[in-house]
Amino acid sequence: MTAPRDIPNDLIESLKSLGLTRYEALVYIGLLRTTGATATEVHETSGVPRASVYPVLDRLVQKELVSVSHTTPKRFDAVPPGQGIENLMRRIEDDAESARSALERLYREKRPEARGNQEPIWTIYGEENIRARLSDMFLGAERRVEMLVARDLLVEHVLALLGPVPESVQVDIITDTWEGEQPSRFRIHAHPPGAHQKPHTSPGKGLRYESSGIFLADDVRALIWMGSSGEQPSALYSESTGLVQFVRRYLTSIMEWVGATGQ
Amino acid sequence: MTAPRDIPNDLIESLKSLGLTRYEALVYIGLLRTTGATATEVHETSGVPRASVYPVLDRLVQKELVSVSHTTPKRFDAVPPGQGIENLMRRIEDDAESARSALERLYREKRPEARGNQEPIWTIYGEENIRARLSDMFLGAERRVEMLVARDLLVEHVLALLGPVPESVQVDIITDTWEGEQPSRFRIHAHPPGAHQKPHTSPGKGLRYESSGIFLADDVRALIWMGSSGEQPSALYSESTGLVQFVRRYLTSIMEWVGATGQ
DNA sequence: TAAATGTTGTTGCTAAAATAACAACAAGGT
DNA sequence: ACCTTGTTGTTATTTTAGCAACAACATTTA
Repeated sequence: MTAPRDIPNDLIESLKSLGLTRYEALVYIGLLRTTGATATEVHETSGVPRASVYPVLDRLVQKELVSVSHTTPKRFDAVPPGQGIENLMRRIEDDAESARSALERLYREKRPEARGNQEPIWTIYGEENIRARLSDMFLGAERRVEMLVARDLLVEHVLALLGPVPESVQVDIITDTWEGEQPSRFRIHAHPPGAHQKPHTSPGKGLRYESSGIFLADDVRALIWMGSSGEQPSALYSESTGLVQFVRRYLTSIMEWVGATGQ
Repeated sequence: MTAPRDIPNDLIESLKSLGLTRYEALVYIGLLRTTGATATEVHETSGVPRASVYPVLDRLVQKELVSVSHTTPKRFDAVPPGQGIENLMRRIEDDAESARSALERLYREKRPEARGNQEPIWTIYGEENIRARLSDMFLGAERRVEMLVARDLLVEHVLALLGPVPESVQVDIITDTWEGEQPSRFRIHAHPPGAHQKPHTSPGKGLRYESSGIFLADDVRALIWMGSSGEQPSALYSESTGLVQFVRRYLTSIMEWVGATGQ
């Protein structure tokens, strides 16, 4: 490679993920620093071989990132970055939309496929995905939702998901501290911090105190949120009787401990 | 390739432009039609070689498109399409944003670089880019804006850009027909259809009657909008005295023809 | 219980496709 | 005669795809 000399590599990677090749990225960047450059000048400022510059410029014009003059020799000019990125994103969003609708179609054809006995335990990665599953759990609950959850996690992510839960569902929340009024909607039990954290782990280590939680819906679906220090969070989700019963017992003993009027 | 048998190719291309490889797309699609498939089942439904399925699944998990069970053998499940696409788009938008800000920084460093004499003639592709340039023209005008423009182009694209033009700038518009009230803001001259279209071209051919226009600001900047039949529109823009004077003369004679109280 | 068989997950190597890099040259302009 | 632009064809390099072989288990069969 001739000239990513002063160009940060992750900028090029970002542009690649917007659908450009390395050459296209280099040429566009080079073009942004000049005005009305000839192909040869583009070659010089971008470090891309002169012969390669022509097809690359053609593609960039096609992608609405550069404009061409009608002079001879041709002169090239970059569309301003804001506009250019927007042009790229428009294409990508179109693709995303058409992919999404095609995939939804396929997805609906999936037979519900009752996977009888032995329910597996799923690992879910990424905050978004965990929240989506948690929201499903809450919405699907018919009688009762129970949770043991660190306060920051509760206020940052969980409370917002509890809005749509119907009145008929009893919601018990155990958390470490609670300041302010008791929301009439749920039953919140404060709980001395540290007591319920990491039954198996020593407190001082890498696992963060915050961002973990245990959720149970109707005694049939359980989710364990594990916010592994700074990294992408992950969660276990299961409808298997094994894990559900474990969680059931765990919650029950905590409930007794904090003196909640349990089930 | 073993099995893009019933999978539309442009779906795969769309997914590729969202950052997936062909294999990743095939596996994700295959996974959408099953529930809790083992790696071997994934291999069967996707047509991807069994040995390749493992690294591909790893990457998909990393990209938050699939979740894994903790059973042995591992079972895989697709994140629903809507959620999945959203997860992909989030990454891309992050890249877009960081690229945009990095590029803006570079862009600002560009020396204005007075390219003295001989102004070139630019070709601009894409509706968005043309509109942006046109808007610049209007906003930069200090005394007068004149245009000869097909009615559909006028109402679809141009009128909206004229809003911010200050009162002190005189705006003359020549178009083919005009129904309804005369906007007090501009001077609109109706003009028998066909008479001003394509001076060099016979009317019956491929060039569409609609979607062309000529714009002149302050006698120094000219833009010619060419809406080539159904395709991506393009435009010429210039500040060169040559093109500007051509446009000036052209507009003047049309003005006289329609009996406008010209300059 | 031991042998045969099967499946899962891994590793390493080869093939094909997409990108990148270069050499050479025709056409024009000076 | 010389230089620059724009084009073409050919050869690396990198990324992606495809395959074969195998260790680790688990299941069946004798």
